[in-house]
Amino acid sequence: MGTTSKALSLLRLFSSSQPDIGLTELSRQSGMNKATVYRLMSDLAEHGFVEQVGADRMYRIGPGVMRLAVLRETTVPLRSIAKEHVRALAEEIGETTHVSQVSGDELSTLTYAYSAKHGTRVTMEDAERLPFHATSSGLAVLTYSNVALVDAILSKPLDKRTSHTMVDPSQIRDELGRISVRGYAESVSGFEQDVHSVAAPLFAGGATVCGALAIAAPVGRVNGALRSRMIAAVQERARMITDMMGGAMPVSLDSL
Amino acid sequence: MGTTSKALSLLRLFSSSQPDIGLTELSRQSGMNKATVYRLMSDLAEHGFVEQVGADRMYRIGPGVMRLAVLRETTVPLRSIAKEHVRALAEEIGETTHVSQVSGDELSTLTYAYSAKHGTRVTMEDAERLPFHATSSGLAVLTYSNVALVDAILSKPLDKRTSHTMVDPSQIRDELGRISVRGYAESVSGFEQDVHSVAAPLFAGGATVCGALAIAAPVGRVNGALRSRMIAAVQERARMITDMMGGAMPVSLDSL
DNA sequence: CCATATCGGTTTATTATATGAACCAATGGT
DNA sequence: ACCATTGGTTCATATAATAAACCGATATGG
Repeated sequence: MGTTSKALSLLRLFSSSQPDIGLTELSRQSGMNKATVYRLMSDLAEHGFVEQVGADRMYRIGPGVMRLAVLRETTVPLRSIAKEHVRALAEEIGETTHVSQVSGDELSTLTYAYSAKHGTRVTMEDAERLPFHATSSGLAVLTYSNVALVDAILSKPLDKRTSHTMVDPSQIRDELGRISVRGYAESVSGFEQDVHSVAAPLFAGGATVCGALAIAAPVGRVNGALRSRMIAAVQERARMITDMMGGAMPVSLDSL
Repeated sequence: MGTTSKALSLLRLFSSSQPDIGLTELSRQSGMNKATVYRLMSDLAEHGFVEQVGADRMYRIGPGVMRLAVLRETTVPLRSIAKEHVRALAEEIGETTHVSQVSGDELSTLTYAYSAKHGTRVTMEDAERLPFHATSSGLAVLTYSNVALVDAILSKPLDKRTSHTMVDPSQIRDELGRISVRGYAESVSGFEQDVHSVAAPLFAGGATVCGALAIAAPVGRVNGALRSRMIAAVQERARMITDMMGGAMPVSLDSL
């Protein structure tokens, strides 16, 4: 692995549940030598990708990423567009809604919204990485991804998050086929025990899938009527977002 | 320069006015060998920091930065906090308002807002890099920066943007002293010919300066009354933003 | 329509850079 | 007072980065 890749892979260790990481911990979790990590982090810090804070000199994501993010949003305003739709959809359906985004072989939450309608709701974590095989969003994305990505994902061992999680590659491939004809993905307790979610893919220019829009509700609340509304709404909104992004739906979805 | 730094410095070439850059152009502008740039960009692309798009394989900032940006905002929500204040302030004063952010030795625009009050207004560019010596924001930040940064900035040749731009280091140091006692910075035609701006510093935890809040108006519109309002408002709002960020004003500003 | 220039990408021997074990100094807990 | 752990540093060694030349494809222009 190249030096640059090593440096960038260190950034993957940061997450919402672990926003500050010390030098030794970074070394441990990455498996790299402490001196190596030190130098790489120094390089990253120099460019504002990380910063050190407090007396314990912990590292956290730095201000430099914000400039790039603003720049990204001016050319591909997925987050800003998604934000309003996610909010509107959460209100319309009364359940938690979110948009996730593909980046290489990762899928991560970009924005989400809760509804005040019910006391219980599905809760989200900022910038959470979602497993492709265990979430409706992941399956929706995978369905329209190139075979290289599908193979890469399904060839790795798949984490059995719950008793309902599909972990058999061939079974998942079958499911992708079904999603393709339906136009939406569904997951019942595949990611979290009590979460029922439906998702529809989002497309960028060139009809390449760039993420997914999903609604997630507690399983007990999802009756036939709500489920129908969720499915219809998520597909409708996904199409709207895709349109606003200047994206194109693949021909297979035009007829649905 | 380390390999990682080289890779990251390539990202600096991207800007609002140059969002897509080809391989050869990157090589030219960075001064690095084409093969080197190719490999570095491949590394960056692998991690989603850049992506290639279109038939001409141009590079642009990738989706990977968004995950990091969301993560950054959950720990240091400067942009989201600034957004509302910037909007409110633009409306209150009737002039263009923006918040910029320090990252290492760079200052870049994080968010801005226009006012609909007047037909003419100061316009902004997304994620624009601001020169420290020629903008009120830059001077406000520099005033509260550590000497290492001040020396680094002032030792480089200073671009004379307009006929009014201060480019003499000692003169600028004097100005920093005056800003320190006033509590705000001011720039008349220092950056753009017809722009009059005032700015106040923003602070993060540990009373370290993290950016600036500024109002910018066409010079012709800034009479004594407006100028007073701009100065008072920018200082008041800057204090509010600093408070909401959990930041602390340095003691020298407490009395103002 | 052919010659030329430019593009993104690839190869290779050469060279510079990254690496990691051991080592400090400082801090904190027992 | 001790040991464990932290962030950070050193330097001989080994590995990875580099740059010139090259390739095929795609414009450009006379």
